[in-house]
Amino acid sequence: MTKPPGVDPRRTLTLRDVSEASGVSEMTVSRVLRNRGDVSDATRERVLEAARSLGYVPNKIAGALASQRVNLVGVIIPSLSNMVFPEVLTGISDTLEDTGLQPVVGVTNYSPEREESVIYEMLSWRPSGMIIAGLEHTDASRAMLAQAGIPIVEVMDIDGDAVDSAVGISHRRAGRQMAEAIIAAGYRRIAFCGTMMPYDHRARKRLEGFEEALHKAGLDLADREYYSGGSALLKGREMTEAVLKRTPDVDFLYYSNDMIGAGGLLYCLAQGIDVPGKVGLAGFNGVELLDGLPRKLATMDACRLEIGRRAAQIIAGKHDGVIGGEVIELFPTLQPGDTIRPA
Amino acid sequence: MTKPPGVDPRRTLTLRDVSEASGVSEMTVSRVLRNRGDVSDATRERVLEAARSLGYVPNKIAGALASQRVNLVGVIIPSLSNMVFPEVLTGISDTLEDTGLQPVVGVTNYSPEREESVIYEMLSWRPSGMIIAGLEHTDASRAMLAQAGIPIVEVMDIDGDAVDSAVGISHRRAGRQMAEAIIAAGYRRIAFCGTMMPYDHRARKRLEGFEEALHKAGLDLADREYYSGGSALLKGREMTEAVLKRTPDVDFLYYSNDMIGAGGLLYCLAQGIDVPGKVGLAGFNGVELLDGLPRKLATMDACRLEIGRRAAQIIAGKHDGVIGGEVIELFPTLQPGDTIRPA
DNA sequence: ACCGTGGCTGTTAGCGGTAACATAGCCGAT
DNA sequence: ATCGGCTATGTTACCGCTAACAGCCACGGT
Repeated sequence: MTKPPGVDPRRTLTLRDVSEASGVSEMTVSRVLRNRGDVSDATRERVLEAARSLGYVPNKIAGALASQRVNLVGVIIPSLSNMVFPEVLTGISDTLEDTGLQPVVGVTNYSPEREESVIYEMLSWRPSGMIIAGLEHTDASRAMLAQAGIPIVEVMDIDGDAVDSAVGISHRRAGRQMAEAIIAAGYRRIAFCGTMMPYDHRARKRLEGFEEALHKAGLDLADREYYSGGSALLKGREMTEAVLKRTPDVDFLYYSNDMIGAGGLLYCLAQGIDVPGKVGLAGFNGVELLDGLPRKLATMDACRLEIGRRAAQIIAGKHDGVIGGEVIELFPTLQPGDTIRPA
Repeated sequence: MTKPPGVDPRRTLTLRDVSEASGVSEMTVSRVLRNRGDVSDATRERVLEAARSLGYVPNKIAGALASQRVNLVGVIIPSLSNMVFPEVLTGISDTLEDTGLQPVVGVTNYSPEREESVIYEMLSWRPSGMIIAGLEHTDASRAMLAQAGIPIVEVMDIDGDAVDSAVGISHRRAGRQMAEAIIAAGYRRIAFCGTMMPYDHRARKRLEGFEEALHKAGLDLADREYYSGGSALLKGREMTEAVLKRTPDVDFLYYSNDMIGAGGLLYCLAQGIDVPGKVGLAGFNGVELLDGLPRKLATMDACRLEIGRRAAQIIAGKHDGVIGGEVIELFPTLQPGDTIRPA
């Protein structure tokens, strides 16, 4: 707020203004505005009328300081352009809606340092809880979260140690499951296309699980291709072309996300490649977008909405009594679509 | 923050704790932590060390109350799942980055009532400025914004009256331009597919401008189809099919956004329809996604990043001296892609 | 008449910082 | 020695609101 110097005619209003306008004490006004304590109907009406006509907006900063209560929940995610995170957010908002709590979003761009500063910044507003994507954080970040004395929920992933609570799926297991399904369908020359971002730990874990299952079946990745930045759909197309040119006998492409998978699918269809006969395809996430493609890409739904909901419930539940951390594992379902041939 | 009753060993820290640990006054600690005023290097070191080892996180609530200064900028948008808004946000964050200001996002889900309450909630935290999508708000919303005594920037649209400042494009003009290009290319049986949301004012204005230009050329929409909810890509496909079946002589489809346009494009290609020979297509927004499609959809870029940047600059600029509102019009460029036949 | 009780309103003392104004050294100039 | 002018630090008075407690009044029971 800019602080206009000197006497300004429309100085920002305080409780006192409303109290004077309605002829009661500030305390009574405060009670009316918060619906707390007993106030006679007559007084209540008078106060509300005064507040309305003045256009009074309470100052939560002062309120929060006095009451030691902040109705905010910090939500920290790596990116907004990934589609995945907005959906988690939706789950969170929906659930928080009727608890009086309000989500406040921070974005890290997949940078641990940035995450650290976002955490610091958020904690300095003393939120009632914190929801944060992933289990990998700097030591300083973990320390801050642990010290904060508020419920912390790490979401999306459960392959690792949580500071407090966690809600998510096992990406390692998800990768493994997909590999098993692919092998069971008879594919043998399997390649991977995915993001290069060194900090996309979940994609990394999926690939680890995936390779683990391949090895168990005596197989190895036939090829791999990484990208970063740019239009995911286009990158999927390009990577697919690159892999198929370089390793023509590849019979399956596993993508680290649905968007590049969709690009790959469009490429194959345009090239007249028999999908899933000659080449099978699979992605990860279960994004809505896929419904509009000419053929349905095999994928695994990451339970994003449900993750958001559960996380919010944990925060809302601990609102009063702080209990110890709990870990909730959700189980994604494999959606074979039309791009894995029936086993 | 939950308030644990009684004596708890790890009560949340205050300046006093740091001041005691480092043997100086609270004021000096405050100065060190904010890099303000003169403090000797020795003291500074001692204080920082104490703060670090205690894990002290300042309480911005108290700080803001005392200083009457809040480094937050409220950003209110209709939705996060639209791709468009996250991009505006990116422009805002990037620009705010080095101003010490921090964006705080609120989502309205295209509901004016919800918008009203989000505005109220945000203003109650006394932000330094507010960026809000669109020019259409309830009377109460406009009143609150006008009264707040902070810079307000309405973004995306400039066809209407702003409360304070505005940055955006003229959607009416954009619609008109597209219509003119389509007519110039020789198309005559032109249909529209778009969102039904009664509160997507910008889509509405585009259509108005579009029809206006058609009328000027003695034409009328040959058909129209609306949708709401669901996978946009899929809806685009379905709507396109519906229109082409119902009005087989349609030779152009104008979509209210790129996502449904992409769906339509995929449908036409799958049906073997000659694009842009028999049927031309155009969308709106210039989303990155389009780069990955088999053929490039005609579209108009909505200058989203730039809008975010400019809006943030206005807020940051007025940080000290509050000046009157300014309106900045940006001009989208028409990208003909491969789906309008050359004139 | 007396007291307890419950409904309504007011008073007081902070919440944890910071602005603004002291204050205490210490230096060189006078 | 005195003084002005620094620099480094401390003191005081809030910021706008709410928790906790204190009144006050009408009312019913005894």
